[in-house]
Amino acid sequence: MAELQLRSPGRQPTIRDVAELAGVATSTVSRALSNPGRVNRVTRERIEEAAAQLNYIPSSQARGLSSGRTQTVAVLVPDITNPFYFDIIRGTQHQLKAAGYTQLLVDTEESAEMEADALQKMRRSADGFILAASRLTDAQLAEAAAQQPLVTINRAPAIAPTVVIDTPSAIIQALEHLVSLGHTRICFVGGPATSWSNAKRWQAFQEETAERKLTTFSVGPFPPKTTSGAAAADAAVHTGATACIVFNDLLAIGMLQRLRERGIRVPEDMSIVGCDDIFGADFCNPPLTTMASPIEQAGRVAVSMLLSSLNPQYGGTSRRLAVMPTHLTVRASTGAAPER
Amino acid sequence: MAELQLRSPGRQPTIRDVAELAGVATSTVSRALSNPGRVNRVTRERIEEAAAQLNYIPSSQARGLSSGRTQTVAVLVPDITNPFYFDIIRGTQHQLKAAGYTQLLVDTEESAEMEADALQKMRRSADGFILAASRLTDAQLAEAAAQQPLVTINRAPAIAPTVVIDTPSAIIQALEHLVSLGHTRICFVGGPATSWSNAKRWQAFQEETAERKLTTFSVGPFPPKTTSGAAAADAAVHTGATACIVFNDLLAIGMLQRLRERGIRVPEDMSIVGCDDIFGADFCNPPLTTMASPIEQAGRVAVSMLLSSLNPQYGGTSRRLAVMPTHLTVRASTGAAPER
DNA sequence: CAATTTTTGGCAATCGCTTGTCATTGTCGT
DNA sequence: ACGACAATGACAAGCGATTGCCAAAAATTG
Repeated sequence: MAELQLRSPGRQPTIRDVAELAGVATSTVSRALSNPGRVNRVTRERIEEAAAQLNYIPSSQARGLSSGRTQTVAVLVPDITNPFYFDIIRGTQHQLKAAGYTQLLVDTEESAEMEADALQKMRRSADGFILAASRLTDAQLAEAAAQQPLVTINRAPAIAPTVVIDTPSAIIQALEHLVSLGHTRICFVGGPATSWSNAKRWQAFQEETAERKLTTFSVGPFPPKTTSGAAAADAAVHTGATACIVFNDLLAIGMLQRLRERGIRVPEDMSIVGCDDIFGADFCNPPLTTMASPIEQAGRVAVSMLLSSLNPQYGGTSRRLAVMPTHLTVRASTGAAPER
Repeated sequence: MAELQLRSPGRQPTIRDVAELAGVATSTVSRALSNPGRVNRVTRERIEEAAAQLNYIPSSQARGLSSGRTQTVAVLVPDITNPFYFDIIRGTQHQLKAAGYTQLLVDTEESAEMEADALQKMRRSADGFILAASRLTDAQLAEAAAQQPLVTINRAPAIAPTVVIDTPSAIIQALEHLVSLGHTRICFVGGPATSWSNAKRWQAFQEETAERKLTTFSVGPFPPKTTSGAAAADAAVHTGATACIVFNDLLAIGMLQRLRERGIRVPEDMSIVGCDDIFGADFCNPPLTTMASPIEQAGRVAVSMLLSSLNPQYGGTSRRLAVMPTHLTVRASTGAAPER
């Protein structure tokens, strides 16, 4: 009777139960399950059958403890409710799942501190990190990258492997588009000061306007939310610009709403170009001209880069930089410059 | 020299290092950190200081292995890119984090199979589950609930503890609103057949239209995506209805786009009421009349319910049902019925 | 057919922590 | 001042896997 009690019925089956049922040692079960080549085919099949019969699922805890790998990757995003990140998240999720990894999603709430904190707290529980639009300083990032494998998205490639979405080149396309519509007073509406993308976009904007001998206007920084759109719109209007290139779609959509409230017609009185082509950009009013890119793919690529550095054997010369192309999607929020 | 080599410098500090530095046994460190009352205050402070000095982070793996608890809750949603779930996710994330839990987010891609699968695969690695808009059958759900602690969102309360968003009552408000605008031919545009919410909404719709002696129209089921909106719009128009109550906002927004394409004016020719008040409902064209509710709070409440069943000591009589209120938010997509 | 190499599978240590048990110490009541 | 009791901290046994090492068996070779 005592023996029967030893293994209480509600218990989860362990590798030992499987080994017993299959008549082999636990080490063999372990190998059969995670290192198929190492075990005879018939033995393996017997083990697999036993495992299936017991409905055995290995404990990731125990596995992680002894192997040192958790098969988990943490994905840090500044704002989980910003649609821009949905596609990234979906991309990473897909790719990680396909590789047998678990995704740990963390919302860092646009805070560098929370980001650094999460990086510390989770260094034991994740094999690697993907930082989307990190708000860390270069120094912080370098420190983090030295401690653990990590891939960034939209960040300078010098510090860590990165996937950048080539919005600067799209800025040029956008400017060209606006200039061709007759605009000469074009305003850049800036996003978060700590955002690397924002800096790059602003830089591209400055260079290109200088090139074209246009006066350079800018307002900002603004938090990348629709609710900041009102302030952004008012500031932009005040510059006297007839067109805006906006840090991202969220902000642009907020501006659209405010301009409508104020009776400023888009695009008749003011043209607006957003960035990212997020969910909503196609059905807002008017539909937003914006810079689109394969964001989901950016997430996928980031995962590939991370995994290939995590598992060097699977090779794939681990690149340090991937650039995602971008193109301008023209909708109804841009039009000819108003007559002066 | 050998001793120095034993602890390689790049290693993560363990509880043993802390114990050594503080001059106590590992068990004492463990207790000091996770069971404060069990250890003298000065000892505890010494330990905490040592831990801080070493930058010690306990391994969640090891902790989970020996304690049997993972401090992790898995949140399963049918579609991670559906904005409806953002707020749920954010709510659960907040509440879980506050309680020291980690959230594991899983996208089940609207598939009952993937859902059941995730539930199985993760039963070892999560202490509990939150199923948002589960697509499981009652039987599957009951089985899952028997195996592990779980809370559902928008699901029949009989099977497992649940948080329901009271959209059926909002359906009544919506009908009242439409009737007051003179509509008599009102069509219900259905969502996924396996969705419990959809069934409840449809039921409420039927009962209420019967009550008011209105003809009951319906079309569907449609997948809850904007891309299904075109088919839904065409079908709804074909019924001859002058107003639609749509399963959710995603679908409703898709319909809005299609109606616009076809030159059917909203609300002059057709009124549309959505459901959930998701991101985008306020800035689509025209802004959508919809049924709003505190969705983020629903996520929070679900977590509370789950945690109180996980940690009975923290008490809080664990309710089996929480109902979130809903109200109609009238925007521009509803208007007076057209003259016949 | 003996000698050698390759496969295969078992033993047992180990990962880092929790926790039941127990010995030690200090505090009280009488 | 002595025994009872509470408070504190140490010991050591796991938790469920992985993996280095080794021996037995099988396959290959000369």
